[in-house]
Amino acid sequence: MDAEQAPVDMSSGHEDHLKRDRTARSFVTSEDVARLAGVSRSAVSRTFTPGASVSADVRHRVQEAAKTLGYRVNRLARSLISDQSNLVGVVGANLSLPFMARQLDELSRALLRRGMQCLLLNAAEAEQGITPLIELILEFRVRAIVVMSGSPPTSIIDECMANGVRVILVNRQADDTEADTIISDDIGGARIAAERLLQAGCRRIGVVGSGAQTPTQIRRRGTFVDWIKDAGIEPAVWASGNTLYETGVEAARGLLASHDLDGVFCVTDLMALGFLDGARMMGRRIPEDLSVIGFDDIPQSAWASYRLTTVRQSMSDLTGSVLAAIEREMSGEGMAPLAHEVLPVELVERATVRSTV
Amino acid sequence: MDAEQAPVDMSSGHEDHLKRDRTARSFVTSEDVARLAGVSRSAVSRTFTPGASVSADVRHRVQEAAKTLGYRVNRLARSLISDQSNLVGVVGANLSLPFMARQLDELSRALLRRGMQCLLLNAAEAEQGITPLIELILEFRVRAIVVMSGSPPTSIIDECMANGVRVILVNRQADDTEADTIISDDIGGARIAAERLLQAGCRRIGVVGSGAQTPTQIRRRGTFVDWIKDAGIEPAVWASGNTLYETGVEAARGLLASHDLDGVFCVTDLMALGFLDGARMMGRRIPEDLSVIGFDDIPQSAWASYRLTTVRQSMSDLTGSVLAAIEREMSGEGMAPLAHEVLPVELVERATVRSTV
DNA sequence: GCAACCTTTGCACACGTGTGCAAATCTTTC
DNA sequence: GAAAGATTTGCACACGTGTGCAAAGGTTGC
Repeated sequence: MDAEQAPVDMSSGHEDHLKRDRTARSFVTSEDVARLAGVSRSAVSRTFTPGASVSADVRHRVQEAAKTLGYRVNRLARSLISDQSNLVGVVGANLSLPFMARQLDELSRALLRRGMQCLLLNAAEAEQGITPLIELILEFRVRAIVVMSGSPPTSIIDECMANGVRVILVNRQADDTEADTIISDDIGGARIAAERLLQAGCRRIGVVGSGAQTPTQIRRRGTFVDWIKDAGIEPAVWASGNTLYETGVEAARGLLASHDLDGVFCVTDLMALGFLDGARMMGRRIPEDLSVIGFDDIPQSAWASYRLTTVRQSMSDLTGSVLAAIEREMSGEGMAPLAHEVLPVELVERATVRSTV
Repeated sequence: MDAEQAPVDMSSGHEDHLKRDRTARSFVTSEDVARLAGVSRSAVSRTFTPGASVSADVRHRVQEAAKTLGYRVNRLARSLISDQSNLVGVVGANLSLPFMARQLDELSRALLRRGMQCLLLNAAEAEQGITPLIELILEFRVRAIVVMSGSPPTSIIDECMANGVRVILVNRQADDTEADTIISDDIGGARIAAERLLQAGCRRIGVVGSGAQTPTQIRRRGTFVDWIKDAGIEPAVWASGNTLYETGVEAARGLLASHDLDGVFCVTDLMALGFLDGARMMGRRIPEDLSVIGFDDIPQSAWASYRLTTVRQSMSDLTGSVLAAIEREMSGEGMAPLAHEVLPVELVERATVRSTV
């Protein structure tokens, strides 16, 4: 008698009970919505999938029910089934430095506008390179990885490509691997700086870089030195410390104590601003005694205390190229061609280079 | 004859074929690892789950196989089953502004150190408030949401809490809801600034704020005005524009043209730096003619051209409190108590306030 | 050698979603 | 009004993982 009732309860009621228990302290699922709307779970799924076939009536009922229950599709499950998320991994260090901060600001905004989201990994904590960071990102089946700091080894890049994850290197060198690389024209910029100083009549010239051995640093400094030497001048070189304001101050103290320079190129605006302050502390008048050119064009360079003449990297070009590379993967079926872009730079004339006599 | 082969192939071979097809162009799964290591999939799962029971032998074999195949656990699937990811959602706008950038830098670093990752949403794109952004974050079943910009309405906060997602408001007001709020002591800081200017002998006092109606702005400006009035002085007030350097310049031009001030409090360092430059352009000597105090202590305030005396928010305190709030949720079983912290600030004396006579 | 106990292993189910396929419903055309 | 076509719907399987449960294996103590 009781055996007749029990099994029925166990088989049909058991599942219901468990479900209700879970949803009470957890999220609303599409099944809950389907039940309330009186349709199948498929209908719910299709309602939230753009381009799927649902009648207006059902769509409306589902949306109503979803609203009532506070339903949100579970991105984890959706990404699991489609084996791809709308996430883009971003690796960057020194996020507080003006140039990097602007880059991240623009990039995260652009991604959001295209319906993607930004999984941010701070490379500052990475003692053993950024490979472990990229592995963390890969665990989320991201659509692409943007590297703005550190240089990933070939092995990990290849692995990403093998899994259909695009790797985009911004201002990082890795010519021999299968990654998109997008860099500003450091060589052209350094040449412009050299030409401008020479044109201004500078003859005792110096260059300030940090001790960091990044390709960008080396390219800017090296190119500048070459051009100055071509003009028959042996430039004074500073190359130590971090890529910071303080290093610029230090460089001014060190360089100007031993050399009576009248023209200096700093490979980074941040260092240039420090250099300006350092030079002023040593009694130099800018630009009468000493002309200074920077590189990047960060917001602070336009401030009234500095008005730094500098080589501008176009932030919008940079962001645009990164996004184009990401979307190339999404649209095309097969392996989209890799980008190897070199973006043009331009000289921004302000007030730290003396006018040509 | 052929009908005999076909069904067999379809039923048993079909699945295998599909699997192999997928894994070829996709990621390695735990099943692949299990097969190579000659164990069950459970063993693989347990090998990568801290604290699970696996023999040393099996663990070794699994790790070997995983290494060979380049296996990485699928975070999406793991999070799906455990209904929680190691993600923390971060909402912020104006990421390129120095204070925000530093905050994000420290936070992302701290999160990574604790094994969490940072899902970044840029609130700049949010015309209709940050509710849609928070919804996007919720879709990833994040562990917590840190809001550094914009103020979420009560409804969405309650919904987060109901789903076990902690909402942490940094320098945002929302006293009446179930969110952790962590703010710097704006009131105390404004008082310190007022006292310091009065102590320096300033009698013709002004205050510079932006037009933004954020609680932080209002609190700092309002408190300062009250304290100055208490001293029997009617302060000049500037309150328009964005919270930017340029606004500071504009404020100096506007305020100093009509008032001959000898002491000014800027509610933000960024505006204070602009104000300094603007005041200098108008011929004021700092601090002889005019004393200036800022708020935040951004890196630029220490630069030699400014040496701004300012009220410092402790970045490490801020980050520490945010992390504590996140981890409180993880450790405790039940609903952990909400934080309503007000962090102390301190005056950093530099060179923009004249020494007491 | 056997009982008692602890550790390790595999099975099977669950998580919440997308989607191919066939059935069902609606629309159009003659 | 029926046939042909177009649209909508539900079923059922798949995605890759964690974990309770019971069986199996290993160890200890008498």
